Amino acid sequence: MTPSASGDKQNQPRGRVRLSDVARRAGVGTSVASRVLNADPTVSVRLETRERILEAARSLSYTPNAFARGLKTARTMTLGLVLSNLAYAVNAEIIRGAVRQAAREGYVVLVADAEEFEEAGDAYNRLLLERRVDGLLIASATRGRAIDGLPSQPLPFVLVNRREEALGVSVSLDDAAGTTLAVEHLVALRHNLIAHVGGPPDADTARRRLAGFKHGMTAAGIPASPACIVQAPFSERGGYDAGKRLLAASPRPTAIVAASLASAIGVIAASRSLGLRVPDDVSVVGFHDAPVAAYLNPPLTTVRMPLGEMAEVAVDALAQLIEGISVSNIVISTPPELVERDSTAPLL
Amino acid sequence: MTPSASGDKQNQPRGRVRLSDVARRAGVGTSVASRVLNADPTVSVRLETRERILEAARSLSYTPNAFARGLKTARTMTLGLVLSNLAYAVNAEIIRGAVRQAAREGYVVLVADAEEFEEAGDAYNRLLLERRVDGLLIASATRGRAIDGLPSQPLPFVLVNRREEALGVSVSLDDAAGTTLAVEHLVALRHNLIAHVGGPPDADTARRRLAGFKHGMTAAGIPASPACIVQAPFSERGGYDAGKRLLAASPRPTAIVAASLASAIGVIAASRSLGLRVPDDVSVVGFHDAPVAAYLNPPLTTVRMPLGEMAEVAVDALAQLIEGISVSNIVISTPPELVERDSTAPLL
DNA sequence: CTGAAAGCGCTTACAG
DNA sequence: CTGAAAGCGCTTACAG
Repeated sequence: MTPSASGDKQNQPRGRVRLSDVARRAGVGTSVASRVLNADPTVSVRLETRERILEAARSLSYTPNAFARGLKTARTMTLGLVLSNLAYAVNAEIIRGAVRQAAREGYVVLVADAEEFEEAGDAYNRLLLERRVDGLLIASATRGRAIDGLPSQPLPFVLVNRREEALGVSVSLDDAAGTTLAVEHLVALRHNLIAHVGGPPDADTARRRLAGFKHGMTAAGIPASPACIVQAPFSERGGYDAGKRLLAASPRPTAIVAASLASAIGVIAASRSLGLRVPDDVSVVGFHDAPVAAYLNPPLTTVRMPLGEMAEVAVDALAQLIEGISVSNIVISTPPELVERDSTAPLL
Repeated sequence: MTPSASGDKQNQPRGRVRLSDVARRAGVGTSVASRVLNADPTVSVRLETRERILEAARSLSYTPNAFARGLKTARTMTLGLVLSNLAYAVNAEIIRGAVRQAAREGYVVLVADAEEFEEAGDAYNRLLLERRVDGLLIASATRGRAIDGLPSQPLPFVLVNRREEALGVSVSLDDAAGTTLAVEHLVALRHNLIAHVGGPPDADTARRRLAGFKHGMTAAGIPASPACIVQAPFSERGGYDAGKRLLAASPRPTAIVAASLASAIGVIAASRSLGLRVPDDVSVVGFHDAPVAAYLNPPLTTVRMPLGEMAEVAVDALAQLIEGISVSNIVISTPPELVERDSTAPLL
């Protein structure tokens, strides 16, 4: 029977077994128990004793109290990951990459939605700033109070998919290369009236994608007039509105490079609402890939970026920072990849 | 200058200011400091003293150490939310509902992907079972080791969007009413060859949606032959494969009720690949709604379920459990809503 | 090889 | 009205 009659109804509030319980059961002191349970290499106990301790822990279902341990070690072995919008399929790749690499380094990751992070204010400050995480990975494209206040907090953090040297260490993608690749694809298809549905101007990723677009156009000798560039939120709705605007112009663009997956979906919807067929009347290229892209009508041609790799590298950088090692900004150089599907076709 | 020369380079490892620092700076003992900082109603200090303490905390940017506090109070004021697939847009509504209600009750929520939860095994056990959260909200449709092991853990939890009385307290939707509504919509449109792309048989939500489908069919006097029901994963791919199978049959169904949003997208893609037009040749109804549904080609008719409300109710239930109050299973009775878009049309 | 003891930073009766 | 002190459950030098 466990101490203090732990009851057994429905969902029992909390566990009671402490290190001292397993030590007692195994007939040793708490120090040895702690050491063998943590596989401390400096401890040397008889195999038999070790077995007894392990067995005691097992039979009592002992799990150490993270608070007590964290209080003592001042390390939580958990990393916080703040994302812009948990619902966007594209973020799944970042989450997976981060979790994978974190696990390799012994960390666990906590995911938070940036909006909650900002809105819930107090609650999230409590969570993330009270040393419950050893560091933060910020993958939010938009800024806000809580995030801007980070540099003044004594908490290591790295910006993921952002490049804001002033704010802190950042790990980013070569976004420009991505949109340039999209333009090149379209140019190879003989398009010469190419428009861009960019992201919000305050997102640095959007600025780089725009720059890459312009660069691609210039390189192809096509003028990128301001009229063929519109900035919009990274959402279906944003792409829809921008697409309508662009497609109503004359001359009408024959191809559009969208700055996100969601806005590409919006652009296709806009084309349809205008009675235009994709790719017959307009070719559309999206940015980033996710399973849904292949099942759209038409299946979407996109630029696939090394999102997972970026997340892994960011975890490494953060781990370094936590160890007190200083790290510098990183741009992932793995080249973007064009995933050709049916939303792009040669200009007739 | 802060004690122990806290340095000031790049991202400073960790904060140093403790309660005793603010107490000293304010010229009081730590007990009063703790009490006024926590707005303890039983403390009575001069307004002036209170101000001094608050000011000291502010100027030192004091944030309490969550571990020390958690160790003392045995409460973390955080709830874990385990989801099947963070990338599915539909989950965003659950996350938002949970975060909103949790904030009202003073909790913060930690989101974890069920796959990570299962795979990362050790890491997540560490995270979630070491009393770092006061309770768990499990919104994963599929089971696994970690989740099946939960009932034996001394950690309160509630199942969200599931109904498995044997496992623990669950809060679920009236899924059957949802698919029945979809069938009724189709029947009103004069369809009489209606098929169902169900979810995986091991998901209880899928079983209920299937039951609701059959119920709707029976009520309309239409036989629901086994041939018009296929079970598939809740994914685009799952819907695609199932849709192809169903649409190749003869007689060919004139309408399909999909058990998820992703599988509805797959069904539309399958129709297209077979040269069938939606809704002219086949009507398609999805289950659950998300922004992307409105921008699909064609915009998808779906059944919108009270996901947010379910999450809120689940948070309440969990909070009760944590307080030691026993709670029973809940089925959200708010009726599902049919969101008519263009993927369904009357049978000619 | 093993145990007693200090201390991580809080909160909270308890005593002035 | 305010402070000294115990104790939450660990880990880790340190001493045997």
